[in-house]
Amino acid sequence: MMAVKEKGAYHHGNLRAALLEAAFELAREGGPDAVALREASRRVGVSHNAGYRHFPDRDALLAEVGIECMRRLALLMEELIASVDPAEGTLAAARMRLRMTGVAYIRFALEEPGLFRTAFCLSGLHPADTGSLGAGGVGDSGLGPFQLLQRSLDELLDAGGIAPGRRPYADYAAWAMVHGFSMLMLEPLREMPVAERDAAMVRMLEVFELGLA
Amino acid sequence: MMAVKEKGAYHHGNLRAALLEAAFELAREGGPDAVALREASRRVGVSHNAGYRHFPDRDALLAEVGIECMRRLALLMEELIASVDPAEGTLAAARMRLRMTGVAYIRFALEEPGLFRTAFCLSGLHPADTGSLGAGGVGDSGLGPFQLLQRSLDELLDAGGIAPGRRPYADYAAWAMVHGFSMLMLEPLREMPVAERDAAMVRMLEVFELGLA
DNA sequence: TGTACATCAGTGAACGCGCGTTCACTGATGTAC
DNA sequence: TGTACATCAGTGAACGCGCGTTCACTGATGTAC
Repeated sequence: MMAVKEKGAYHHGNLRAALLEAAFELAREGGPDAVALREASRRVGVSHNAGYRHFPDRDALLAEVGIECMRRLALLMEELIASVDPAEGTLAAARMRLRMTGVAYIRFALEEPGLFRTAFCLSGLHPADTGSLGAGGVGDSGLGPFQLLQRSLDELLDAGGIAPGRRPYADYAAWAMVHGFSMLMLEPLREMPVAERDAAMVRMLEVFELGLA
Repeated sequence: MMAVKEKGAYHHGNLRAALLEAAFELAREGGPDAVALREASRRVGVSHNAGYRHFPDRDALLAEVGIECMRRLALLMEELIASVDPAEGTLAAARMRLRMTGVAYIRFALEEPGLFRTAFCLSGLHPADTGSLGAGGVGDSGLGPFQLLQRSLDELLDAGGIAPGRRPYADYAAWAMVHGFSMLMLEPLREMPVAERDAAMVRMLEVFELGLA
């Protein structure tokens, strides 16, 4: 059994994980641009270039952080979806689950704007990919955020909540909607009162449901 | 009548406008982060700090560029809206105008990603503000992008295309939708084939119309 | 019409910021014998 | 069980990048007389 290294030891022992965590915290505080090898090293208490033993360059670090952000988003979505009572198989429940899928997305964006922006800064990370690419940014179910949305829509379809022919592209439409809403509330509409914002969100999700039905 | 200064003259003559144009070009090429006083000065052929005679700091320059970007967006929206034939007062025409409003937004984002991102990087610029704040980022009609959207929705309401009680917050819902769609196509879904992207856009706009009706 | 002078609009050097990245290095660790 | 040595995981100095911003300056312009 390895003894945990004391602070000040020459070998950190777990530098890779420590840097990752520090970088994650930087992303949380300031988004992708704030993820810097130098600052992360500083926080971990190690020289500014030690990270190069564990990551080829800054982009590699950022990419891993981005995947972790995706994972967090997926986890929150799973959590809110599961809050509906998985035993319930009604149309109303399917509607509610879809709605929770969107609510989770928006809540994540508003509560963790830095992580949210970091999740979407990777050019190589397509949340729409089912498979290897997004393999890391995945919740306990093994699905990423976009797959979770698709599942919610499929279940709504099965429950009869979607008119025939309206399922195609509904995933992109839904994603665009919640994504845009999140972005707008983060940036140009940051000042909107919470009550009004919530009302707008609910109306928006309702319009979408009605448009599918 | 002032003679136009020759290149090489000590006094530029129109430095403010020249810097603004260069900065606008920088925004077009690389978004808000690319707007730099030094690079703009370089392009204009003037020393790197000459701009301080015309702008208090970099943010002031960026703000003006941002407003210009907003204006361009408004102009494109006006253009596509007007493409429907303003004489036509039918429900179908009102629907088409609303659709064009969204299409213009998305087209602007996809064709001018740098300008698009620059338009939305200002914290002080609320496109939702009717009045002084957005006064600069306005098209020929005197309306900004968000006001144009609201007008399209109001006209659709008058034409009977919106069920009673569904007009509130429809503006934010529509804005979120096209905004999110634009962002997604720019970043994580950049690789989506154009045909599929267009199909997704049309489906999305249809779902929205149906949800309002 | 000419001249003195204030003002305006540029210049060049400099400072400071934080970053990414490379280099030769050295202390610590673990493994072969 | 002990020792030689390869390897690993850190260090510190350094380079180069581009930026924003300030300073004392100077060339050009226009205005009052």
